[in-house]
Amino acid sequence: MSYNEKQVQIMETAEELFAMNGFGSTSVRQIADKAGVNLAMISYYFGSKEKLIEALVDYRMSHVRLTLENLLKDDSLTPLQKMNLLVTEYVDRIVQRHHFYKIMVTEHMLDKNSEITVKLLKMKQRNTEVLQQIISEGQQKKMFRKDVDIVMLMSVMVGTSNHALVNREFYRTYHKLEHLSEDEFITLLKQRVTEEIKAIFKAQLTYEG
Amino acid sequence: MSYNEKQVQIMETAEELFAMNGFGSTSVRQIADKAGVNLAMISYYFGSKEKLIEALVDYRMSHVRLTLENLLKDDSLTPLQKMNLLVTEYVDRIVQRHHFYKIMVTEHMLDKNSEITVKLLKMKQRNTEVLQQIISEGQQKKMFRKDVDIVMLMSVMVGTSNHALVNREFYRTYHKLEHLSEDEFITLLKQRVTEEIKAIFKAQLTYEG
Amino acid sequence: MSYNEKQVQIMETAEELFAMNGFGSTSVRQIADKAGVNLAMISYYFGSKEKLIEALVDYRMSHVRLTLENLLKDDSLTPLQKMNLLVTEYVDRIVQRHHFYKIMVTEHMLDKNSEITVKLLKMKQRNTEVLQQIISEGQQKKMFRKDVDIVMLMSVMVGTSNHALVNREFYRTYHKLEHLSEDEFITLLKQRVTEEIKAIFKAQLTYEG
Amino acid sequence: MSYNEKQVQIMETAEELFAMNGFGSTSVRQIADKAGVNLAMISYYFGSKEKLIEALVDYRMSHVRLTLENLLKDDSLTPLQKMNLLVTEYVDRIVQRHHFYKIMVTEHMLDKNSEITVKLLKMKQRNTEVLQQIISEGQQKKMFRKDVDIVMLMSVMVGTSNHALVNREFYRTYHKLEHLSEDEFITLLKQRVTEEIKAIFKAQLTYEG
DNA sequence: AATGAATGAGGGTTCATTCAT
DNA sequence: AATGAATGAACCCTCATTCAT
Repeated sequence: MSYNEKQVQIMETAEELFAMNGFGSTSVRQIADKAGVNLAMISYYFGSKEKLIEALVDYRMSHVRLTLENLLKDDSLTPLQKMNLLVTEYVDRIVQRHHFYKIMVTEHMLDKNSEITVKLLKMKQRNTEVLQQIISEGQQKKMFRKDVDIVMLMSVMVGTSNHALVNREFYRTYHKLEHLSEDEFITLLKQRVTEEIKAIFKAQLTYEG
Repeated sequence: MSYNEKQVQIMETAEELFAMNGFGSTSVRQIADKAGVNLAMISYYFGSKEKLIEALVDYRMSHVRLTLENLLKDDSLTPLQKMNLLVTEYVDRIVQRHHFYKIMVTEHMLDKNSEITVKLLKMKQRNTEVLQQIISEGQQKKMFRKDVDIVMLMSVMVGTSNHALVNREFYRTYHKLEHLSEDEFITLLKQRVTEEIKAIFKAQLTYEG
Repeated sequence: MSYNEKQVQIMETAEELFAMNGFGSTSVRQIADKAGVNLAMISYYFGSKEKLIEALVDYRMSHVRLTLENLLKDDSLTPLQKMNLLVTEYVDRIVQRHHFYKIMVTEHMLDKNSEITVKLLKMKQRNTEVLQQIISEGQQKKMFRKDVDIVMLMSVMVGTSNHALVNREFYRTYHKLEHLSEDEFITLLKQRVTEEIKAIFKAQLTYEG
Repeated sequence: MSYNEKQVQIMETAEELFAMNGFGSTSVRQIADKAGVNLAMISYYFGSKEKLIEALVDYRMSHVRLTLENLLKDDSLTPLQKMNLLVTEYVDRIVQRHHFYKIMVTEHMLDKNSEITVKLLKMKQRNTEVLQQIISEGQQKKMFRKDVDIVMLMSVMVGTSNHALVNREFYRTYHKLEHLSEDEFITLLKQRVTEEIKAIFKAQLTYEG
């Protein structure tokens, strides 16, 4: 549960390499070299390559849980404001942790029934519950429509933002945004993706459209 | 350009395994075994594992081009109808070829500058042009809004449908659709995804919302 | 015994590649490609890679036999003149057929008891007999010394000329002969090697020194 | 630069097999088997088959340098005595290390521009310089002739001794020396080759002939 | 007579992991 | 607690050769 400096270093290096080359195409030697640690240390600390990625998932997920739950309790926000905040936070997070989310998307697609699939499923369930609660609240307050497909909405949010991020160079070229610095561009993209999803959510959830 | 029976067999087996296990975690031996062909035949026909996946991309992409262009020429359709048709066809296609599209998503994420990245880029450009033309037509006819972010719309369509497909088991469980046969369920999911994207497109493109 | 055009083409291509890369590091595919013939044709015509090199040896050796025997019969030449002529012809031959002689030297060194070793031995025996006869003639005419080590003389001739040829670029650089054309240089080198060996032979065979 | 027991074992086994079968016809599996080490160990220690032969060249060459330079400094020896000593040492060395010198001769003939070619060239240059110094000394002392072709002399020495060694069985048979033990025969051959080259050198270098 | 298709065997190399220290 | 040395297994690929046509 608690990782020392070397372990974190290994996990973060692995994260980058897995995101860049894929899990199967990344060797533990590469990771050891890039992290500047002894090859045997990876097996020593994590047991195996598979366990390493599982540890990484734990490591990254453990930081996520709290934010969402705080959101729910805040009584000063309307359900729509909560939804908007949730979108903002989600997009923020995948932009900041894009390496990790790349890996998650990739692993999600594979057929293997690993620990990771299980962890991923749990996270999805937790997230869906939060969404469910916000939406139920909105429906009780007659602000949201009755017929809302939550899972579909999540697909819109997760799918759109992931794709937009992966597709960012195409976006940049198409919209002739090469003059922006990487940071400026990412900030802009993040904004637009967030607004897009908010707009979709508003249209689908509320009566105003 | 033209592949014989054995070659197609190899490519389709590879497609399945790449989709299931990832490119890097699939060995040519696995492919050969599953396809029931001699190991050396894969190198013989395709040269290398890398070339095999490139051939697969060519093979799958070559069938796609025509449908889109025919869509454009049809004068009996309104721009919105064209958009709706395009969505329907896209979702149809990725459901039918979900193995292939899984691979494409995965490869798209990797940093490697392979032939595949190039082919993928070309396809995206072609698709964007078609979308562009339909939307321009709609704008000229005062049916569509002026400020439309095409690339963002594509991210919505591609991202949402990909994610919905990958996430299908969660969707099924959440909505308690286990009583449906696989085919029935997929048909239902396809319908809902298509309607979702159509709704989003309509809201974003037209004035009615 | 008699080879058609394609066969000769294959053998001569093989000769070049064997000389350049070594027998074991040359593949039949390389030969087929470079010779511009079908891969299967090599097995078809020669049976195997091993048989191909044997055929090459036959092919190249069959042209050699006659010249030497004519030399012996010429009564107008003194034994020393015959020796000189023999040296000239030998050096000429290995320069002209340097690819082939490279292969022979290489094969000669290997421990394998192949057909080639046998053929090579026969050629050596034939050559030694000729040398023996000339020298015996010289000894009978009191022109040559009694104590002559024929095999050692052959080692001097064969070893020196082979090495000089292989070492030719070093020779060229050391003696600053880069201004000469390849042909001019080879002619010069041939001359010098020939004179060197003649001088050694004269010193070792005759009483004058 | 410094090799452990296993590494030496591998290099010496490789040396023998390369000399017997040629580099290209020797597999790393053969080497591993014969050396009694794990297959992977060869890559582990040397990186590749190519690097293995390079390491071998370094290993064998590193022992050679000193002897020659000590020769030069000895003031009690005449230039001719130095030349004789040099011949003796050279023949000794190639007899003792005949496997290695076989490999060198073979590699020398190939067209590949490898590290080995470079190392070989450097060694030749060093050796030529030593020879040059001895001969210059002899010329200054009016003991040696002015017109001496050093590189040609080296070709005589190197070529003759190599060939004599490779041709040893023919020599043995021709001179009916089968009654000698292998050691006795080699000692005899070494003696004769050495005397032969000394005689040639004396005749070519001095005025006496 | 000649060849495209095919293959079993083996090539060199890298893999993730273990183990003695 | 940490690591250099080592390895069995598997990697992708190429080999020389065969065979149906």
